[in-house]
Amino acid sequence: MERSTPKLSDVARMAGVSEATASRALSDSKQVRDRTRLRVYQAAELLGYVASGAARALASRRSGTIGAVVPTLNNAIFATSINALQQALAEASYNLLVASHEYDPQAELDLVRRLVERGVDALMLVGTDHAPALFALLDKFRIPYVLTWAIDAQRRHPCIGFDNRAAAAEVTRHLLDQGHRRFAMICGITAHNDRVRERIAGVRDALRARGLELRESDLIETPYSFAAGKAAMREFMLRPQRPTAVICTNDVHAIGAHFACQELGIDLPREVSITGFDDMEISSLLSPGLSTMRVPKAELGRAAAIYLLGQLRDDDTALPPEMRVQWVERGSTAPPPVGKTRKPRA
Amino acid sequence: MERSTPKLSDVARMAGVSEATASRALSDSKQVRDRTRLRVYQAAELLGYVASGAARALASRRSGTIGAVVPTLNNAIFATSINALQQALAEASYNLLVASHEYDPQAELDLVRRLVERGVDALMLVGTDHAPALFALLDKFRIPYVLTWAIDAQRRHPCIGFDNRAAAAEVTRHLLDQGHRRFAMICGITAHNDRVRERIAGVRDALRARGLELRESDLIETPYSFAAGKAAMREFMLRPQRPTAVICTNDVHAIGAHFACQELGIDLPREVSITGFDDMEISSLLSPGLSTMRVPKAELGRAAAIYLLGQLRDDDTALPPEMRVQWVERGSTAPPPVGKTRKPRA
DNA sequence: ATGAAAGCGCTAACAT
DNA sequence: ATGTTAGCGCTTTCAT
Repeated sequence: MERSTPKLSDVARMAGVSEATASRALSDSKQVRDRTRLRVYQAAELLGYVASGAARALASRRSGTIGAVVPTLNNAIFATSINALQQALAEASYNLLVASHEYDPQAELDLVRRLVERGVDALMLVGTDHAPALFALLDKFRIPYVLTWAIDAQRRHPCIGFDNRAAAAEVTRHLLDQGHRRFAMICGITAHNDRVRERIAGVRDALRARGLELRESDLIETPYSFAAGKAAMREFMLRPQRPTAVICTNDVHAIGAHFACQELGIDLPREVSITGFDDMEISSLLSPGLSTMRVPKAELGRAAAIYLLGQLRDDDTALPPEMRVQWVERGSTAPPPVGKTRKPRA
Repeated sequence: MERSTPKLSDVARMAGVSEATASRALSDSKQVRDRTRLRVYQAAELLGYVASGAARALASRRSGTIGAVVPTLNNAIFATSINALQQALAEASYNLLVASHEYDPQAELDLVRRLVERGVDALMLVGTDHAPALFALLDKFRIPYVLTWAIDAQRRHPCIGFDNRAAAAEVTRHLLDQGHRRFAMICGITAHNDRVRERIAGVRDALRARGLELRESDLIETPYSFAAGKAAMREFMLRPQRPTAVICTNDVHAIGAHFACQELGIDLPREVSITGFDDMEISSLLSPGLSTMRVPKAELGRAAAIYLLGQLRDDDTALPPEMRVQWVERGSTAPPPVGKTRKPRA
């Protein structure tokens, strides 16, 4: 029968050293002679010693755990980021505690509270929209954190992301330059989602700069799902006066919209253009391919890991510069049908 | 200035009770008078008290944390399961530690070791293929675990899943019944992936039962990505002797295959039938829709949570019965082109 | 380079 | 129903 699981004192005894030395040896402290360290390693190995994270955390005040709170893991977008984050953390022997709140800010606060309780050493959050109490909590416990997928306009929080507003404006400009004048938009739920709001604002910026505007009726706000994107697109396409370009705040919607066209027999991009945002793997494989703004999803996770790890090691790890997004023009965009819209002026 | 973060003794003092009582009150023990509990709550609230998970874990020998180790979070399939698992755990005030190993068994073992060190109370794994040392470790530490997405043939481990082999056989039978005789298969990497191997075996079972077999050259093994599925399908379709039905072990591949047909101008399902496995949201939206075996992804996560939580409560929660999968016939399957294949006999 | 000893902040017998 | 008292297993001064 297995004796109760070995503890550090067992390892120390077996190696013929004190607990202190055993502890140092196992945590790679420089101040242990190689021969001693080896003896300790062997003893640990032989006993199948596994340290108690709880005891270690209590004594050292570090848990070796980092938390990540995302809106959802239900689509591949955040999942990809989280996957990269976890991989990077694992290399540094850190563990990742994940939580998703399905876009409910109260749930998010609760989750963060629980993560703090669990002793996360640092935290990754998505976006800038968070309860003040959340930041207060992190401050009080001096927990390093980083906001991702966005840039905080007021620069009050460390961020790893990009300018959603500018990026969306750029998308819009590409369409404008192609001659589009009648726009519609399919966007995610804006409540508690700064990314969506910024992307909408960016579209409006670009339109306004050319003397256009987006009426409320030209904007359908709906949860992120392929089906919702498809339904929204149907609605637009069944209107007497169709838009010639439909901007989506997310590839999930755009792909849904793409399917709607297929089903309705609408020629994409001849009759209507569609743009996405984020660039999922599948977007490049549709025919026509989806024109979209590529976001470095995995890179965001990796950069968050590097930054947080840096914060935990010393302090002055600089934030990486604003991330670059990239417009990827594929087949889902083209100039609007002639006769229905004026040619572009410039 | 903020004093150093309050501890239980501060709460106790403020509430005018002993630490023990404060501890009981906060952990909802029945043996505390309501009035006392209230005083403790208020004190805790006032001080902004947040318990130390490490201390609690050390003293109680429970961490309130459950681990999940999945192959990857890069596609929506496991992500959906994990999302459901996390949601269910959160309701029970448990945290989820996730790790992905990208199909590397050594990495998996390392991750599990670290999770054990971190003190996870229970663990969710995917599939039945795991290093013996992994199970030994969980045994030694008496950590409840559950394997998911599969059923262990020897019944040596608790599983929540379904019979991949039988399910794949069923897919194949649907195709056989439609009259198909020339099959090809696109599958995920089989090494360290029992689900894939079982699904292949299921296909072979069904074929053999009708006197057919799958030659090695009719099976392309490739990583799970849309692009890989597409490439594999191209290869099959460019051969002089095309299969009339292509079975994929996963919707990701099948969707890729779908795109290949579109690009090659191959009429789906007239010229060739394609089947998937898992049923992702997007699969129903393609045209034609993808015929696939639906797997209750979120349900798997939820059931795992319920089972593990039950094990921790130590009531003898039974494992749920084998999960049901469901054949969803959509437009990507049809009888093979006439003249190229004999009619089905029965 | 190593050891002795004092906690880290909480829970869980055991009393009362 | 509440208090007293030991730890839980490790890290980390402080000595030597």
